[in-house]
Amino acid sequence: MSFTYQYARPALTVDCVIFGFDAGEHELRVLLIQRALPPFEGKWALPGGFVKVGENTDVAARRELEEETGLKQVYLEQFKTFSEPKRDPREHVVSVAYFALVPFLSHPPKADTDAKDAAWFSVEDVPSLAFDHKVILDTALQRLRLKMQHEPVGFELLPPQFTLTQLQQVYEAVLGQTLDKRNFRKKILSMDLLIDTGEVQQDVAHRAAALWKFDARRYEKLKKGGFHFAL
Amino acid sequence: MSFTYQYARPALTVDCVIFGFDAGEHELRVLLIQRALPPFEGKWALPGGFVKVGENTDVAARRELEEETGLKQVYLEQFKTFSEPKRDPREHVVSVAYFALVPFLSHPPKADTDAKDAAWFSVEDVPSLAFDHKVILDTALQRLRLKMQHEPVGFELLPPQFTLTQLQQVYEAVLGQTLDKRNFRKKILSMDLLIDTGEVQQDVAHRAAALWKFDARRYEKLKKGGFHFAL
DNA sequence: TCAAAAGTGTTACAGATACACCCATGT
DNA sequence: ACATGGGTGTATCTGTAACACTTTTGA
Repeated sequence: MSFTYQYARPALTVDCVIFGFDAGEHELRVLLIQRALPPFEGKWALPGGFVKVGENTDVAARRELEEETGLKQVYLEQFKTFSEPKRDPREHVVSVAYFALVPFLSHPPKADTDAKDAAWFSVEDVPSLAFDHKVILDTALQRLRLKMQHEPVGFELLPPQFTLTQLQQVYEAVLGQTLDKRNFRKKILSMDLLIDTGEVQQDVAHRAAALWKFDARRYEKLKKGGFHFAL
Repeated sequence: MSFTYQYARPALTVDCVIFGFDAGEHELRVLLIQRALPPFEGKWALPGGFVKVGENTDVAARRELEEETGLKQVYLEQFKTFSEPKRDPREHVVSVAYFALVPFLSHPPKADTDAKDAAWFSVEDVPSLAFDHKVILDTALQRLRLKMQHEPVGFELLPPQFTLTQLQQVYEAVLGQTLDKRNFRKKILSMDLLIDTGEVQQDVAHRAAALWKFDARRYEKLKKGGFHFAL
């Protein structure tokens, strides 16, 4: 094998900011693991791992994500590469960071082999993190807020079928502001991106809300026609 | 030195998509170099180079940028990392891509040591490019369009003092649509981000237009107050 | 005086905001 | 019957879009 560059190279990793929405607390949460190995043994950190030669970073990120959550089909987006030489005390490690949106309920965290423990934390109240993971998390949050206002990704934090109130609560939690119920529903429904499944909520002690699902095919069609999702 | 990871690692590079605005042709342009070495010897490509251990990618990108343009103080933003194993025929090379906005006139391209030649191409009419650089360029363009609609970066493609018509032409070239003169001026001026320098265009064969400059301090202040630039 | 681009206001329309009550269901 | 959240309409306001002529200057 011929080499392009014979000098020392930085190591390459991926890190995943895994977001979930706690419908009970109306709170955006992030999945963290407690490190089982040095450096930062015992500290909380974002799940991540090394990129193998011959594997692209999307694949690497999805591998890490599946190890933590057991899920394959989740929303995942690369958002920034962090490359400060001192971010890892051992040597120069460059990390490609991703954020994922997962339906919270279906993912009781369980510790992986590399981790002592895994748990969901409110994004408003995260413990001290290993490496530069606090910076990565803050950047991810910023990107998520922007993203949610310009692309219909709110549903990714909910089960496939959801109520309009749940969807509104997702937006309120992520954007950090309350929204007017009637205006929210008007706007969302006027975009024609949601399908009424005909089914309703079960086991609630009041009038059951209608369940909706996101119409991905329709969104793709609208986008091609120049449609722009907003808030 | 202790190593985090003893296995083979991908190589790491940066690539720069350098945008300029040709005021004569009202055209957005990109600076390309013609490769002096294999692979893809003689092909046009984005300027770029390897990231050294101990150097972050912003520094590496700025180094490449300065080699090509001779300029230090330009707008530069990381936008995506490309990591397909086959993107470089020699081995797995991961590239962190940046886009730069430079005032076109002040940068007559001159070939670097690594390049046979360097030249500005209209983004509407680029030659066949080495590696996956066409994909990188297309992604950069998409990001630039988004960016220009949400942040005041249009000026970065112009000299420090510019006319409102020039600014409008930048937006028209980047967004690929014509804009109404009166509405454009009304909107831009109402944001209170431009300062009238009191000077006017020189050496034009008609009424000289006023020269304006961007008020970066004011923009920072407004942003803190929750202001959102749009279009 | 002509050519070329600079500069300027008003009206119409659409989308955003603000706001309060009745309805359905389970206990 | 009551408690809980589900679901709905209208009036106002604000910002966007459409649109054409006069002014300045140099050649």
